[in-house]
Amino acid sequence: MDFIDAVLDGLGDDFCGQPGPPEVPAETRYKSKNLDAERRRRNKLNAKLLALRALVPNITKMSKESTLTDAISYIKQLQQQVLELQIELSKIPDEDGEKQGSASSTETMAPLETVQLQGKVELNPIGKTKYHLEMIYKNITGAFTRLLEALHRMGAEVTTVSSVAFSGFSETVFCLEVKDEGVIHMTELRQQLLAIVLNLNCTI
Amino acid sequence: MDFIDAVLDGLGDDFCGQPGPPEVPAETRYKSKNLDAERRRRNKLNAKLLALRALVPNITKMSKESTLTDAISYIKQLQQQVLELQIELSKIPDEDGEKQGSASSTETMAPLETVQLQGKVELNPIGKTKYHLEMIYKNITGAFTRLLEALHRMGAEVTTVSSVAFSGFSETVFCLEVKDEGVIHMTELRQQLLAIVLNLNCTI
DNA sequence: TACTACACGTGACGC
DNA sequence: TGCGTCACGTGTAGT
Repeated sequence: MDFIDAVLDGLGDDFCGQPGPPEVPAETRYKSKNLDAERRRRNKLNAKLLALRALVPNITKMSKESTLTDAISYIKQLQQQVLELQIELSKIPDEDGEKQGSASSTETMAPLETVQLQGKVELNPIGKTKYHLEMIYKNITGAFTRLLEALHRMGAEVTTVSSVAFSGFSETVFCLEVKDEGVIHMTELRQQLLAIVLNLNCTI
Repeated sequence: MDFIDAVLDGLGDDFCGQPGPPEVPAETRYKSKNLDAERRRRNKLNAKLLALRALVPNITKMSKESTLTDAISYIKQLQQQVLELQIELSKIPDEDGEKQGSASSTETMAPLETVQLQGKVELNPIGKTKYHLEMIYKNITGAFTRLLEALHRMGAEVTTVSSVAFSGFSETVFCLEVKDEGVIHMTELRQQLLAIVLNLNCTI
């Protein structure tokens, strides 16, 4: 229990009215020089963990373990998504030459900016595995298809759909059904749909 | 400093021989009950951290901090990549459709035992440039998407759509609008739709 | 020798 | 009450 001893020592210093820094009498008492180093290490680690959690859209619990768990599943999901997108993209005979490493990854970085527009995505649960999805988006060819693909990709089955187009826009209402606990992916799904809806106008 | 107080209290208990509530018989030295729990927690956490590192392709250092750092940057990269791919994919009006097997990836497509099945395609004009299209088809993932692609390919604009799924089938009603004299293409459109509806289980 | 990164046991807090 | 989670200070290997 030297731990308690250390505390007692520290308290003893304080208690004796000697506020001076460490007030090292005799042999510097540096029980551990490591102390603040370890503190910094912990802080950095926790900060990183926090940053990680900030990146993951669907966090279930505010806990270190769940943070890691969610991050893991999120990465898996992203990886698969990238793969599917690349496959989808490779199916299409590439039009204008373009570069085309197709080697994947390595940042091809599209210009993309000035995304600014009206669009709406509302996703509400209406049952254990059922969801009500309403969207309003600019009416562009292929938009609806991409939305359907996103839904399918996320494992959401479309039971009914009702859509109406008016003056360049479309309002679509889906009734979705998911297999198992779909709640976790729902925020992610919503994000993807929103990305599609919002990016509709700045592309093409 | 309730912390120190607590320590002092604890020490006081030990020192004064005042066992208090726990009342540990003589010795036994209550070695902290949650020792095992803490161990398990650490193990789980480390396991998760390890799993995370396994997912990230380029790990710089074998350290917890770098693991988190790399994971963070990796997630960012994946997110951006997904966004770019989606944009890239949305740029292409996807004009394929005809034959051309083209490599086209390994299509997860299940074998799908040859099921001869019922399908229905009714296409009737309800105006100069408007059509009413009703279809019944086996409910297979991607079917709806292919139908939409066919419609778009043939220059038919979907104004409204209503669909309902029931016991493995879907009934979908479209209201279509075509630019100019679409009558010519309508029979062809109907043929394509029928092909899709009938071939849902044996093509691709 | 000093610095870094880690695992450990422990008290405290929340359910 | 116990159980899970956390932060803390410390010991200790690897460089």
